[in-house]
Amino acid sequence: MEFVPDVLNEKCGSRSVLNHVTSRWGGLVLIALMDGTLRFSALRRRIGGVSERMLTQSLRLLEEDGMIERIAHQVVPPHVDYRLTPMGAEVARIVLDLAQCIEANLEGITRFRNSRVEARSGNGS
Amino acid sequence: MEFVPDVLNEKCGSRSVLNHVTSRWGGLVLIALMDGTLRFSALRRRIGGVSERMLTQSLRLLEEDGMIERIAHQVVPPHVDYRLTPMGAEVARIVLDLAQCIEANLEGITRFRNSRVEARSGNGS
DNA sequence: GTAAGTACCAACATTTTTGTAAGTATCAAA
DNA sequence: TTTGATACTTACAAAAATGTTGGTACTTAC
Repeated sequence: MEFVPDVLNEKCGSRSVLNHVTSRWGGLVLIALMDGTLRFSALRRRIGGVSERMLTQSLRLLEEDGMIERIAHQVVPPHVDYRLTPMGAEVARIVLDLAQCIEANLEGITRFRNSRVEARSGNGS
Repeated sequence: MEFVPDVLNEKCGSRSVLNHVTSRWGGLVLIALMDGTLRFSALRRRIGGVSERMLTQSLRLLEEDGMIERIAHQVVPPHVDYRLTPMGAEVARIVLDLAQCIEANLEGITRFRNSRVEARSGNGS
């Protein structure tokens, strides 16, 4: 009677949400917002390499999933704030864990990669 | 003097590794391998929707990063096993946490999404 | 008056990702 | 003997992601 979500199942709705939070920019947006509320431009400067378009799109998707909240002040020039919802904060924490785990292992990973390419060119047998 | 990795920095090498483990299939491969060693076909059946091509590609990338190990038995018909490395297991655990966090919130997310689209069509003011 | 900042959107172009179909060599079951 | 399983690879095609450019309407600083 109970429906148990399962990402390994193709039809499971969790797939799309997971794709949003693990998309190229989605996860970085969540991490960047962990420090607190940020407005659009500040967010963009914070995340190296995002284009306006991609940032907007990522923010919309995360907003639709209830991960972040958009607060538009009705002033001119425009002023819009973004912040994590409680659920967004929960998810962001895990994404940050993931990023930090990778950062901690980065040196080892880089060495490992290099040792493999050297092994390839080193012996032609 | 110390180099501190930072995903928010465009040039940081952690970006590519993060992209591999959070790619459409990369994360699911890691999760699927948490139960233990699996061979190619079993892995494919386990992960709903992967094509052979994408599974191969994801496995290669994760192997290059040292997340999984490929063990090819020299027999015919071919027999190849895949399993997590210690680092891969560490990363997989966090990816699973992320998936489970989303699965746990899925019902709420779905309701939230629906309430938004209803709100859009409900009032034309 | 000119330039820059604000938070976007839309059209279009490009790049990347992902999928599909076919082929490889061998063995075992029907 | 045809079929299916094994673990892939390659070429090609389609789809999705991402980038680029230009525009909006207004304000402030120079």
